[in-house]
Amino acid sequence: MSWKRDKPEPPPRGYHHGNLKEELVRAALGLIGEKGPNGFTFAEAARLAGVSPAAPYRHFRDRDDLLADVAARGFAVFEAALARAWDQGRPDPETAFHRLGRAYLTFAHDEPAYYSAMFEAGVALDASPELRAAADRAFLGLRAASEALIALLPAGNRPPALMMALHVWSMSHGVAALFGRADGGRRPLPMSAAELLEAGMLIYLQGLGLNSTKDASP
Amino acid sequence: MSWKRDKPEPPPRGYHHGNLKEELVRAALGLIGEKGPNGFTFAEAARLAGVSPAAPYRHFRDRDDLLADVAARGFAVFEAALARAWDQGRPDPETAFHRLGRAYLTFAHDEPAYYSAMFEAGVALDASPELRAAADRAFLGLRAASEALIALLPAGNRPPALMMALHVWSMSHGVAALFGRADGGRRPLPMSAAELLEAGMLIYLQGLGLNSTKDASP
DNA sequence: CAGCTCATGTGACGAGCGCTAACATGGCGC
DNA sequence: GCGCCATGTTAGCGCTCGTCACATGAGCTG
Repeated sequence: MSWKRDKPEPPPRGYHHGNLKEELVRAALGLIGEKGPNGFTFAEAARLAGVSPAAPYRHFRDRDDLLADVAARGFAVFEAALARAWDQGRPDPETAFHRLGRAYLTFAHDEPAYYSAMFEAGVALDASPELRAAADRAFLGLRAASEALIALLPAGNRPPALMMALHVWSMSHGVAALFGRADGGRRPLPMSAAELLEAGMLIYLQGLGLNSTKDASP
Repeated sequence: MSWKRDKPEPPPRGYHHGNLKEELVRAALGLIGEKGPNGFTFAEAARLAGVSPAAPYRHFRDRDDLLADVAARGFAVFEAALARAWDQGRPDPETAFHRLGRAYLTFAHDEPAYYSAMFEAGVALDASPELRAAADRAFLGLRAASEALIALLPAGNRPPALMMALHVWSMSHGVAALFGRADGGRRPLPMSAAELLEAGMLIYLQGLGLNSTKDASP
């Protein structure tokens, strides 16, 4: 049905690709997104990028190395999304904090490929220094938000900010991992994952003594 | 160093193995435990069991089918461990509840192979009816515990037990997945995963209005 | 502009795995 | 004692990972 072309778009290129590395990462993201982190295949990414199966090895030591690179980029995007949601705690820390929680789930929901590479692909955090650094930066954002919230408490009973950040991350990740995906494999819920996390966070903050008196319902 | 035997134990068997299915599951558990759910290989499990690489297909449709079977057994063990820890809420629901949380992490820590198969191997919950049923039974245990705790609250402000159970599971899974393994890939913490979860749960219960006044420190 | 060099891409290959098909064995019910 | 069929075996296809030796041409150098 197509004249002169049977493949959609091999924009004519010479022997050298130009920026194969970027294209491989994009291909990997697409594959992880549609077939899960295990279905992803080094050879297929090469095929998508229009190069021979051996070419990727010029840019990544092996399959795990590519996965680690994708995960690191994911953490960078993640950190940016969280920082944008937190917005330095404006207009007030409680409001900003709830935005943060929603942003976490939004990321997990809208970028399943990144989220899979980051948390479900079995990539060790120290697979590369860049990955470790990217993950640390993302966590630091959460920790800063926790500190701002804790500062609202009377000086007597302030929990450690690190611990609070770990709690927030744990609950967010738990909700996202167990109920945050629409991939059909999981349990049907009477509420959305976002509502579940929001309610959980409200209860947790209440337990800390942060009476978020402003009603957060829409 | 060994006389008359170079392989540890092929207890002489005839053409038929006897209970290959069980042996395959045990082999799979061992492999998942030492090489992660991705490193696990159908062929290698067959080798461990001392049969040809095609034999396992007489007992499991494919690799995922075996994984689902392992996960289902894991949920059964898991449910039993939780039930034992909860012990019908004795001597009182708060104490039993903290035992429950510790049991969750103990399971994740002591049975990493089961836990991986259940939550990290990417097995869809409805891969088999048995798996779905086993997972449901385990969750029902958590839900029953939540109900018992909620019953302690004044009738006015009782949250839905289902929601509370989901919160508990989410936080537990989050802590276990992010910090519960000693596999070196994760973040070093100033406290143990068990302490982290215990503190988080105390804060959460406090937020619900459950003043667990009895000090839970050792 | 000529020539060199080295990063990048290619083709061929070995090993290992998932899974299927056709064949072998022997435990168990008749 | 016989024969069936569940359970095992061997052979083989198609695929992936990862490594070779080799080809190409982009960009520096003079």
